[in-house]
Amino acid sequence: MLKQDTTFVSDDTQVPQLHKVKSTSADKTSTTLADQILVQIQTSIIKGELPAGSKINEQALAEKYGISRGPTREALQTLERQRLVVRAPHVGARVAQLTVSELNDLYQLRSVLEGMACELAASRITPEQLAKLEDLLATQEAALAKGDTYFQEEGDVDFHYQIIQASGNKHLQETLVGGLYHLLRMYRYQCTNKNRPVKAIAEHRRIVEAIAQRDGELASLLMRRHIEQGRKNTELRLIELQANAAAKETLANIS
Amino acid sequence: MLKQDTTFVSDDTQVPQLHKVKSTSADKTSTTLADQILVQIQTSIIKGELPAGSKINEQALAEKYGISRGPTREALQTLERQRLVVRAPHVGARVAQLTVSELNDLYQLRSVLEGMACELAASRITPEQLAKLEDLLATQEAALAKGDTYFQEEGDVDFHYQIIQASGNKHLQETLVGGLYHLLRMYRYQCTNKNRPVKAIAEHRRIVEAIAQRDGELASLLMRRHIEQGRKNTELRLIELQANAAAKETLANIS
DNA sequence: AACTACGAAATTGTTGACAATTTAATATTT
DNA sequence: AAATATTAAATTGTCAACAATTTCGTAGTT
Repeated sequence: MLKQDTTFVSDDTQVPQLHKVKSTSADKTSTTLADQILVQIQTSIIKGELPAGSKINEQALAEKYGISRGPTREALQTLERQRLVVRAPHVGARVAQLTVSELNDLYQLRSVLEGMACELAASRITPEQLAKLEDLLATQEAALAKGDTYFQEEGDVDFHYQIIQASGNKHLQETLVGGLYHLLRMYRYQCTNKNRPVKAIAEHRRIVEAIAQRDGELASLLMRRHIEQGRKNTELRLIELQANAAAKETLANIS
Repeated sequence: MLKQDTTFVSDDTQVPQLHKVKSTSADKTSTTLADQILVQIQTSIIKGELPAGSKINEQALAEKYGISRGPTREALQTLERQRLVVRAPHVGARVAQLTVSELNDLYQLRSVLEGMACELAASRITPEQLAKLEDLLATQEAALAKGDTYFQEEGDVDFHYQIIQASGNKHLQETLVGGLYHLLRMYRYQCTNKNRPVKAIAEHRRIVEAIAQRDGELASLLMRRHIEQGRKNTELRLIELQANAAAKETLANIS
């Protein structure tokens, strides 16, 4: 007798999704409750509706979404893996705290990982993947020319996501997309500044060119530089944000 | 009113533990059931008592440890984060499959990350940390000279662990120790070969020297090379292992 | 007034039962 | 006999109640 399926279909089917892929029509009641509310809590956290550092109450969350604590708990554990939540036994869960030092740690790590992704992508990317990447870039450039700034954020995420996918390294993908990217999105959402896209997209173009020419070393360098730019921007805005919060607090202490 | 503890005690208290730190005496009944059985299942998987690729039954596992399915489920989710287990909704959990391609992906990622750790450690390591590292190395060298091969494996893990910790980057630590290292240990446990330590420890020494001289670039290079050596060894043993398994299977098919 | 000790309330951890889904075994058709 | 449909068993997902632990408020002490 043969074992049924020792080797898996080694396709890209198992790559972790960053945001829900739109299914064709009737949104089939998703596989599991925990997964369903997961994305909802995710966006709540990223948008700051659940403020950074705040306590999360399992009961309250469960009631909010009309389910029991079981699936809620599982969602929280997944959020912990995504670094959006910190949990301690018998104490509970808190939304991740945004600190400057953590931001720097995170971007430093991201820089190295996406540099690696570029290097791999330059040698492994398929013509189809490259075409898709250039399409995305063209779309963004066009949108920018029209002054259409709304979808830039999502487009940027997709850009990095496609390169990571083109790297073909499963563990790298999982680490970045499944682990780091959600927290990154949180930082970027809450520390966004509007005038970056112009330069960012120009940098994207150069990175794609380097990948297309199979120059992994250059692509990696450009990517790391690109991310460093993003870090600086986000850091500035975060410091600003925290200064505001501190001011508000002292004000509250006076009254 | 001031918020009670917005900033956490930013110490190394929250660094994920690789193996249980021996508490002073009476092993206080650990914080939570899920955590307790987690380490047991971990070692079962790493040692191959739960074979790679095999299905895991929640009920059976729960009964084996005399607890209910709730905590068992949580432990499985944690194991998924540690890459030791793969889960699919409504289908269940399987022990991670050891494939050559995954091994290479994993080591490639590890190489980059520990290279980064070395570079950071070279510039940030404290005198105490360095002393501890050199102590460990001396102990290992002494043990090797005596022909005492038993603790080499654990010592190697500790060596890498201490450097990672010296890097001071929280997210890097979490990614390596919390995410990748367990699967790595599984590969190494099941694909171990006994005659590596001699060279490995010599390589360790050179890495420590580079770090002590604050030469991050060299330390990183040496570390990446060191890990590449480890990869080659493990790959060879894995191929051997899988050839054996395949032979055994065809044999079973004949009868 | 600050600090500690105690007790009540709230919150998390755990359990066993039930529902939904998948997997297997059996029967049916080509 | 191989392939497909159908039904039964096994397994996972979800729930609500209970137990264990922490947190918060109160009282008592220095």
